[in-house]
Amino acid sequence: MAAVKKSVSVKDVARLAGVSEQTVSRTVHDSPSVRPETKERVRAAMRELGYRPNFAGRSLRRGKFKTVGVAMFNITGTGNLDRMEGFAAAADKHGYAITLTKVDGHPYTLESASSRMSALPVDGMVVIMNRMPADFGTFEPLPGMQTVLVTMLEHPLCSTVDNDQFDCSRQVVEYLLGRGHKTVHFISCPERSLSGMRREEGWRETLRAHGIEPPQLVRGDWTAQSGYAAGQALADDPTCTAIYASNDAMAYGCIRGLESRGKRVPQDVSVVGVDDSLGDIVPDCRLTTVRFDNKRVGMWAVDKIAGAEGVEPGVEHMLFPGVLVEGDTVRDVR
Amino acid sequence: MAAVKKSVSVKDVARLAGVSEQTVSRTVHDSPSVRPETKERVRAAMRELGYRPNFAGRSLRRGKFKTVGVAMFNITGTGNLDRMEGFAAAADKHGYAITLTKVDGHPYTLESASSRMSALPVDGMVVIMNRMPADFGTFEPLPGMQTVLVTMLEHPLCSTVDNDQFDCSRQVVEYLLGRGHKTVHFISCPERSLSGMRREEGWRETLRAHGIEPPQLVRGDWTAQSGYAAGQALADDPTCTAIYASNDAMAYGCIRGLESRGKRVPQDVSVVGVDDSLGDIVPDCRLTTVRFDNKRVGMWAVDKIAGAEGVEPGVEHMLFPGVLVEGDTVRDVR
DNA sequence: TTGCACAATGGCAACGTTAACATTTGGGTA
DNA sequence: TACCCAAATGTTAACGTTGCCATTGTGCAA
Repeated sequence: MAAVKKSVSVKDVARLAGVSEQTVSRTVHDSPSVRPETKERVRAAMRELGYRPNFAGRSLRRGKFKTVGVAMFNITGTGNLDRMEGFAAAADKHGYAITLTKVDGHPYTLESASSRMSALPVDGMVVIMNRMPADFGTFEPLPGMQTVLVTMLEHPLCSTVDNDQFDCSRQVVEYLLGRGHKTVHFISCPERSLSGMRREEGWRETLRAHGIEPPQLVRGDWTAQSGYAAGQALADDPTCTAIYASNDAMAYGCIRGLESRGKRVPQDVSVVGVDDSLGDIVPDCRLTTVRFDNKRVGMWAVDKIAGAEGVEPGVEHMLFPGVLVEGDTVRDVR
Repeated sequence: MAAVKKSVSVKDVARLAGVSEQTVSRTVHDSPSVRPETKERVRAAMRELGYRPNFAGRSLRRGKFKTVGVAMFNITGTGNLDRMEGFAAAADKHGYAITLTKVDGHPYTLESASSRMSALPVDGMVVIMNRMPADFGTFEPLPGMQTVLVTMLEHPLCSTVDNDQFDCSRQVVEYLLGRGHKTVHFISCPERSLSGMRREEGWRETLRAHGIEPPQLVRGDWTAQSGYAAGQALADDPTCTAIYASNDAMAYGCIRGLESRGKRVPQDVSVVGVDDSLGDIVPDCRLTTVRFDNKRVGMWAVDKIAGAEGVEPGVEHMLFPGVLVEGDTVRDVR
């Protein structure tokens, strides 16, 4: 078996089928102006030679790649898998592909993501932001490269999309107040997290909007251990009847911490988390939490690029609210 | 501000800089045979026009895309994020990009993954297998498209790489036997999981190799709930002093199930999991488990493709062993 | 028979880049 | 001065595809 020296082109197929290159091209695109029997002959030739259309030639001719680039600073991050599911689903829908790139976070700038993408075969790009890039205010997307940022911050030149973390806290706080709690304690996250800070703002402002001065928050670090410590600390606070934790791991840790101090959940204290990430990992706890649809966020981002064939697309900002999922960790105290 | 009509090409840059197209190309590639001052002039022109090299033209000329395609049937799967981290890292190292595609699993065949990739700008492809594809035995990779499968099964025509699930069970069983346990009970997973079945085989065969007839296994479904039930069931079995669960969620569930029946871990029963996925989610449990390096698996797969510039690469099969991480859930009974 | 419409196919050029080869320039040596 | 060498730059062609326009063939109405 001789090695395949070079890829077969329309020219080779045309020669074998005894037609012109153009007819081969038309057959590939299933044009109605090729006789069925000719088509069949061409297709037979394609099969025999193992012809596959060359992407480079095609996009050079078309000036389009039918591909969306995704730039990530951190690939391993909560919700990234679901977002990718969304990217892939939306891309699929439009006949697009996804090109994934890890961007070095030093410096953490949109510019570095953008220049990384600029030489790749993409028609537009999505950047997943976890922190605040140094050049957020000054960044300009590459001309002709539609850019969508996954973040809650609004950008003047790029469309943005994310989960609504502020509204998430509003939902949780109002849910707890609605069930009779006089205030809501909060276990926060490290201060450099953008989404975490919005959650904190939402908690604080919603309480104020109800005329309640927010109590001292307990700072956590996303881990169950920190939630455990927070739970132990809050167990001794008689005013604490409801706790809202920035994520489910801390919420679960908090529950165990409370238990270790003789407090029962939800009988003595109610606990709510965020992320709906405990699912199948913890056996005995149906945590009340907020579920985000990261897949939808991902789909929106890619839709924005792949859905805008040719038309000059405007800058748009989209926030998707989470859904509060009731578990067994909140008690009605009315 | 006039809209950018068409992309700027070397021709435009050459005209503005007053040099030939070739000199522009040479400047882009930082060839030493261009005078520094000429280079600077060309670069200035590039900046002014916002020139970005066109990927299509480039790969058409080169016959290479410098891109590896990744086909997944399920994007949301344990370890996929780490694998992608590995794909991206290895691609980066070689100056490659990653193109991600979700393949419809109906039918679940390598052929469908392959044909999906065939029209994309990729030099090789990686397929992540979760189940047994219908055409595993008969599949032939596309000519000229180096194909790597992420699976434990060896394929005659494609390189393969994965974690060594068999060895993982061997390690766990021998570790527990080494600490004095007379046998090891097993909580399995659904039967359609390839890696899960290898874990089961490893458990069974290692026990037999030590002259121990494997006890009746308890079938789980990956969830902590099923582990909880298994723990309760095994709590009444006086021969059960050590339990090996197919994943950490079931192991944790099992611990809680045992506790609910008055058994303490590790004092009464030792428990070992697999995956090291509990990390920051559970506060009060340092589970003994096996950690896999999925990033390394991903890197190996992409290295195999991107690292083989031009040379005809042979078919190779690689299994990476996991590392047993000692926690606080195993007791020495010697 | 001629003319005409329409279906089917072919020829050509261009997309942007770069390898291979060709040409010019400047400086040094015999 | 004539010559040669190397450095610097230019010219040409080709990669594979497809839009545009030209050409050929076929059937039908005038």
